[in-house]
Amino acid sequence: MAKPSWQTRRVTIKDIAKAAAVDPSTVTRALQGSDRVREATRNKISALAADMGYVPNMAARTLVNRSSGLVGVVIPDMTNPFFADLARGVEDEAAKHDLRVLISDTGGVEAVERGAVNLFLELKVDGLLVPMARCPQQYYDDLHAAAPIVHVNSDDTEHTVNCDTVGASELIMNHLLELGHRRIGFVRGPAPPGREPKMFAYRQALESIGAPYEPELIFSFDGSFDSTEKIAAQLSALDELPTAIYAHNDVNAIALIHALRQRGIAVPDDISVAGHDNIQMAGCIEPALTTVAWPMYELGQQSVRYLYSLGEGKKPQQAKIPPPRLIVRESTGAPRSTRRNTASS
Amino acid sequence: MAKPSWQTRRVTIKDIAKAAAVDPSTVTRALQGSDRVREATRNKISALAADMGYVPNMAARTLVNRSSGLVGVVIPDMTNPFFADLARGVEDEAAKHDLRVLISDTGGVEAVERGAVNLFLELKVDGLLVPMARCPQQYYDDLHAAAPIVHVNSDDTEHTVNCDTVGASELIMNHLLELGHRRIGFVRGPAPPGREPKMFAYRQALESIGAPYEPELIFSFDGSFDSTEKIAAQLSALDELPTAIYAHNDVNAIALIHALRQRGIAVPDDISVAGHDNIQMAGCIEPALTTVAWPMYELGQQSVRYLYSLGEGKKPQQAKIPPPRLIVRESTGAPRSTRRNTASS
DNA sequence: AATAGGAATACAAACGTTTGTATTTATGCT
DNA sequence: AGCATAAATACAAACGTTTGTATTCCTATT
Repeated sequence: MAKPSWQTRRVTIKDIAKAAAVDPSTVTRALQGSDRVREATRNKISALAADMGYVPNMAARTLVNRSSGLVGVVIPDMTNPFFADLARGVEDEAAKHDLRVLISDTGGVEAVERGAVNLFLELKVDGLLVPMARCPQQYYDDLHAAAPIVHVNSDDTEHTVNCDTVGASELIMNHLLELGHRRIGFVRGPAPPGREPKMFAYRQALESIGAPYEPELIFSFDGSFDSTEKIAAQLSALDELPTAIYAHNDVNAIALIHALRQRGIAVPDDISVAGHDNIQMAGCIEPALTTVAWPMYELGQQSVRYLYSLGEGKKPQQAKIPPPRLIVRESTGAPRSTRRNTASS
Repeated sequence: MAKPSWQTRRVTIKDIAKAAAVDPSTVTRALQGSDRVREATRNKISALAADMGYVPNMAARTLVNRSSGLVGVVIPDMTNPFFADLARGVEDEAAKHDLRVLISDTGGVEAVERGAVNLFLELKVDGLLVPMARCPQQYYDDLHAAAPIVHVNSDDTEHTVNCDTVGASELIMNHLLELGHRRIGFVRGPAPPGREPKMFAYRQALESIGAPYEPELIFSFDGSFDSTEKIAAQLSALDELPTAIYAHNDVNAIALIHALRQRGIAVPDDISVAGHDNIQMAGCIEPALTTVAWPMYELGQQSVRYLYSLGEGKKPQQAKIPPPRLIVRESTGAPRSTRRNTASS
C-alpha cells in the first residue's frame, strides 16, 4: 500500500561492470579514484558511468559502510527564519567534512519531533542536531547512548552546543530595567519543563529589583500567528498594561506589535516590546525591534565540529562562540509614567 | 577520512531473533504485524524489540524494497517563510500516504541544488519536489526519465504542479495600473532563462497600456538582504523614481520598503510597493503590504498527490488549486502626480 | 629464458532486511 | 489411529555496495 514504487530499472555498478567487461569491485574502486586500477580503465569506467546515468545507491553503501555520511537537523519551526541561520551554519561546516545535511521540520510538535528523530536514526545519520528540543530530557537520555545527538540551544549539561542563554535574556531584562520599567510582561515559548532559561532570567531580574512575580503577566506563545493574537487580546484585557514585554522571539514580537497597534496600543509609547534572535526582519519593521542577536550560524558550525570530533573519538571541547549582543532599536523606550516625570522637555 | 563513525554496535533483527529463539524472518513479520506469526510470538518479539532499543535499518530495508518511503523537498531559501508553507502541505499530505519528508536547503545556488537533487536520488526517494528550480530545464529533462521529480511553481509544461503564475502577476499589475501607475519598476528574482512568468506579465501589462519597456527600471534580487539594499541604492540614484515597484516577493518588498525609508523615500507616498506570496509578516509591517496570496500549502499537498498517483501508475490529472488572490493593503496607492490632480479633497 | 615482484584485476563474503518456498508442528476429520 | 489440511515457523536468496584476499598478467632483473 505505502509503496508508490516508481520502479524504473536503475543502473547499478554491476551494469557498468558488465559494460566495461570488468568486475564490480573494480568499478567501485575506479569510481573512488583508487590507484589500484589503471588510469585507462578508470577513465573508461567513469565515462561509462556518466553515460549510463549511474546514481550510487546510498542504501547499499550505507549498509556496508555502516555510516551514511549524513547529518540530520530537526527544525522546530521552518517558518522562523532564525532556524535557517542554524541550517546554513551546519551546511557550511558539514561540507568541509564531506557530510551532507538533511532537514526535517516538526512544527514544534513533540510527537512529530519524535518521528523526525526516529527517521534520522533509521537513516543511520552520522550526527543528529536538535535545536530547542521539545521532547523531555529523559527521551533523549536513552538515545544518547546509541547515537551521536547534539542539542543546540537547550541548556543541557551534556551533549550540547550553546551560548549564554541566560546571559542573553539578562541583556534584555537589564535594558528594560535601566529604562525604568518595573512591571514587565513575559511571553514564554514552547519548551519542556526545566528548559526555560529566558524565564529564569526574567524571574531573577524581577527579584533583583524586588518586584513581585505576577502570573497574569506571563503569556504563552506556541509559535503560531494566532497564538500571538491571543496574547494581544489577553494583554489588552488587563486592568493595567505592563510597561514592557519581553517577547519569546522576534517573530512573536513583530506580530505582537502589529496586534497591539490594531488595538490602539502604540509601541513603544504605550508599551515597550523586546524580541529575541535578531532576525533580518527585526530591523525592517516600524518601530524597528529591540532584540538580542543570537549567533545561530556559528552554533550550527560548532555543532558539526562537535559531532565530528565526537566521531573521531575525542571528547570535544566547547569552542568559543560569540556572545549574544543586545541590539537596541526603537521598540523599547522609557515607560510612559517615567517619561512624564523625567523627559518633560 | 570522511568517516566520523560513531560505530556503536546497533541492535539488529538478528539479535532479536537470537533473543527470541526464532528466525529473523519471523521477527520481520512479527514487527510488520503479519498474522503469519502467532500472536503470542508476535507480542514477545515486539516487547523484546522495544526493550533492546531496536531501530530498523533503513538502508537494508530500502535495498530490498527498492523504495525508501521518502519524499525529498529541495527548498531554495529556508530564510523565506513562504517555503515553510509548502513544506507543511507536503508533510501533511505525505503522512496520509505513509511517506516521510526530508528537506534540503540550497540557498538558491544552482550547484547546491544539483547536489541536493543528487543526494535525494541516491537516497532513492519515492518522490522529489523541486519548487522554483534554479537549474535549467535541460538538467531535469534527463532526470525525469529516471526519477519521480515534480516541479512546483515553475511553469513547465510537464511534471509540474502549479497555479496561475502569470495570472497572479496580472492581478498585481492590473491593480497598479488601475491606481494610475504608468511608470512601474520590477524586481526580478533568480530563475533560469525562460522561467519568468512575473516578468512576462510585467512586460505584457506595460504593453497593454503602450508604456515603453525601460531597462533601468528592472532590478535583480538574489534572495539576500544585501541584494535588496543594492536595489534601493540603484532606485534612489535614478533621475526620476518610478511611481510603483512590483517586488519579487514579500521578503524583498519588506526589506525594500525599509531601505527606501532609510533614504527618505516614503511608501506609498513617494512610491508604491507591491509584493508577492502574502507571508504572515506582510500584514504586520507598516505600511501593511499589498501582495498576492499564493496557495503554497495546497501546492504542497497536491504535489504529493501527484507523486502518489504517479507511483500508482496512473497519469495524474492536475487537481484544482485555489487561484491566487490579490491582497490590497497600504503599501500601494495612487501615484503622487495623479493624486495631486484627482484627490485634492 | 626463467622468475621474482609488483601492478592490475577478479573473487567472495558481508552489511541488515524482506519474501517466496519449504519444512515442521498442530488440528480436525473419518 | 491415520491422514489431510492448516497454522506456524525456518530456510535461503536477493537487494547494491565495499573490501580483504586471491589470482592473473606484466615488466624487469638475473
